[in-house]
Amino acid sequence: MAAPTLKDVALRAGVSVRTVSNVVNDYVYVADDTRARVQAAIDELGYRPNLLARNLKLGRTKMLALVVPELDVPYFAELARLIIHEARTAGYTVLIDQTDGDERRERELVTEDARGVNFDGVIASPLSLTEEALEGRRASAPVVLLGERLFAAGVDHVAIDNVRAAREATEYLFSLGRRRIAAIGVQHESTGTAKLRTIGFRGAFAAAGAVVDEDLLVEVGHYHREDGAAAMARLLDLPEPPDAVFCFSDLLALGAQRVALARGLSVPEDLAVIGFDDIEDGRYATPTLTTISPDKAVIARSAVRQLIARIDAADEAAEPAQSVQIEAPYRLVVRESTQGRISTGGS
Amino acid sequence: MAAPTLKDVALRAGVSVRTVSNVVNDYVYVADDTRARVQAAIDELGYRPNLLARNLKLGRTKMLALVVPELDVPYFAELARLIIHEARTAGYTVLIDQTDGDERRERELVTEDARGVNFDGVIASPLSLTEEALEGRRASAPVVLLGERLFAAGVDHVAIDNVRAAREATEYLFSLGRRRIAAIGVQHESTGTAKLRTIGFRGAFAAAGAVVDEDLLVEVGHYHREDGAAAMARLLDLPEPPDAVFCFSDLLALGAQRVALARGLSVPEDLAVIGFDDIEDGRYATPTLTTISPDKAVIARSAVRQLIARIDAADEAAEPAQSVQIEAPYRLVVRESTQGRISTGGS
DNA sequence: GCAGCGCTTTGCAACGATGCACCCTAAGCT
DNA sequence: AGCTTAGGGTGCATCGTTGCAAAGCGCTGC
Repeated sequence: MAAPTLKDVALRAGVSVRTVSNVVNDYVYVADDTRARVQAAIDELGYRPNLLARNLKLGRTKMLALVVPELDVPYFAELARLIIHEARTAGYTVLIDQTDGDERRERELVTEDARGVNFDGVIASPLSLTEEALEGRRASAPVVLLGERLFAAGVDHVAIDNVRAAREATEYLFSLGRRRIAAIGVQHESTGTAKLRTIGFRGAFAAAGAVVDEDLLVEVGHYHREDGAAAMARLLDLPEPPDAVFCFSDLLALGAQRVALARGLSVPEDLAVIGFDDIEDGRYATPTLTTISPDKAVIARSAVRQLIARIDAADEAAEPAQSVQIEAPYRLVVRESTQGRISTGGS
Repeated sequence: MAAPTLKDVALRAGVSVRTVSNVVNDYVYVADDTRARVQAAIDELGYRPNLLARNLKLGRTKMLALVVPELDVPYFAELARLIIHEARTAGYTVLIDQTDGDERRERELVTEDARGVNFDGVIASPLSLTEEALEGRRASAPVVLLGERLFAAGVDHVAIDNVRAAREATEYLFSLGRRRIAAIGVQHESTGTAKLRTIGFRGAFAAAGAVVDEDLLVEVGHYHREDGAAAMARLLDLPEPPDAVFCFSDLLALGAQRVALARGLSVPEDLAVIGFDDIEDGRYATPTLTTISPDKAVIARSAVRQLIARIDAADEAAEPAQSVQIEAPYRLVVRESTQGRISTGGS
């Protein structure tokens, strides 16, 4: 009933525990017939090494933690999938933890839990993590953060250039001849993504010699569809509603677009909509969603590789080394929500 | 540098290792001043119990594995989120594993890996797991499967009544006056969900005294948007295209709907569309998507509770007990894709 | 005949925590 | 005084695995 151990296999094969271990670990100096005998015993008993014990002994788990706010936000789900893949090819398993944006949980996971559960490293996409929290971090497993921050705090980051991307998105709307351009997704409390994108948004106005109408900057609590919908409703109730809107996430954009369409507006004729993230939903929405598309594959790959590099470096006990800021590419993907329908053709 | 252990704390507090352990585990008979002294040492050193060691000793990990095909399929992401929550309130951590629908990985995870990584239990939503694989399962951690199966194999299941739900969806389309009703999502190889929904679909035809036009049953490889899009394209190329389509997942429906709209059809006037799963996307799509809405919260809760019940029962070494089939509720949610727009009002 | 080498196998300690049994002290009882 | 009892603390073995060091064996070379 209980799972068989090395001892059980050893007994059955008539060898020592250590020899079974050697077989399991492909140690070179094992006689062929011994190996065969042991292997047979392993197969018969259905032996599988107990990773708990192995990890305890080895001091590493080959497990990475991925800390995200919400799994059912498609951007995180898509990213999670890529990260899991990337980690798997490197021989690591990924444990996902949801924080629901709770600062305490984020902090715990990044600063402490790693030692408890014994992850070899942590990849986190924090919503509200503060600088102090990171600095108070006890030396534990290496951490890579996803998403640019205004501060650096000596932690590795992987992100796109949010300021530039937001600016490009806004400039693109200007280039379409739009003038009353709104932004949905501002967060005054934020030190992260929201702030950077707001800076980029304002930068485009400055470059165009235009003045930002503060009424057109809508703050949201979250980046979900419903927040985008509520924000859009407010914008459309203004005396002078916008003719274009830059949403700081695709979910916001989808919610906003839904409300605009439900009110009988045409997108993009009456209102151009641009999102951020390039989630799959946007490619199948009607109209399809123009968006800033961060290269998620590169983000996932960079994050995993950088983390593993840190893990390996820790073994060699080299000097702490500088923190690394990795910039991932992105591109503007133009679709129907700004450009109108091109063809009515097939699939 | 290295994480502090019980020994380090004991040394610092001037007590035995055992006493520190007692403090950590809230053992009653510890003098207040001793407890305070130990606690101080714990705080100063930043000690956290090593779960690996603890679990090795205790023989359980308080970890559940959740095995899903793809995390970026919203249905699974939404379900995962609920399951994680449910498990957390019960004191369990969930490790998610993606199989990409690979039968081998599914089998490994459900039948073997559990012992390796030492999960206390496994919740799996298998795509291609076969009956034999389950029967060959070595006694290991308890398993709860999500999704009804044609076979039972003595494993606990949680699912809605797929046959009845599919039948209701189809009958609803009949009730709208539609007659050329297509189905997207058939899978001839399948022994699972696809087959059950096909049965329900056919059942509605039988009840209506109608004959199924086999050309209107479209088989798909996966349940993604792109498969729905491709299937729809084929249907629309038929000499007599359908006037309604029942898609076996919301993603299929969204893909199908997209193609219909792109070809200039009106939904629902020219084509009524109904999906399955009630993912959030459908509530914000244009038109919003009518769908069968399984009660995901109940599914998550039932699965976690049933699994934990098994885990606890295993301790008491009672008799194996019968396998349990839990039926979760569902309902038909009517939205614009079958009913047309009701209001063009605000949010 | 023996040192020395390469291959094969092994026993013991250790990773960090908890279960168990035991010891010690002081108080409460007969 | 001698006993029990409750409270408070400890040492040792153990979970399943691997690192380390060494032992046994047969062979070669001198």
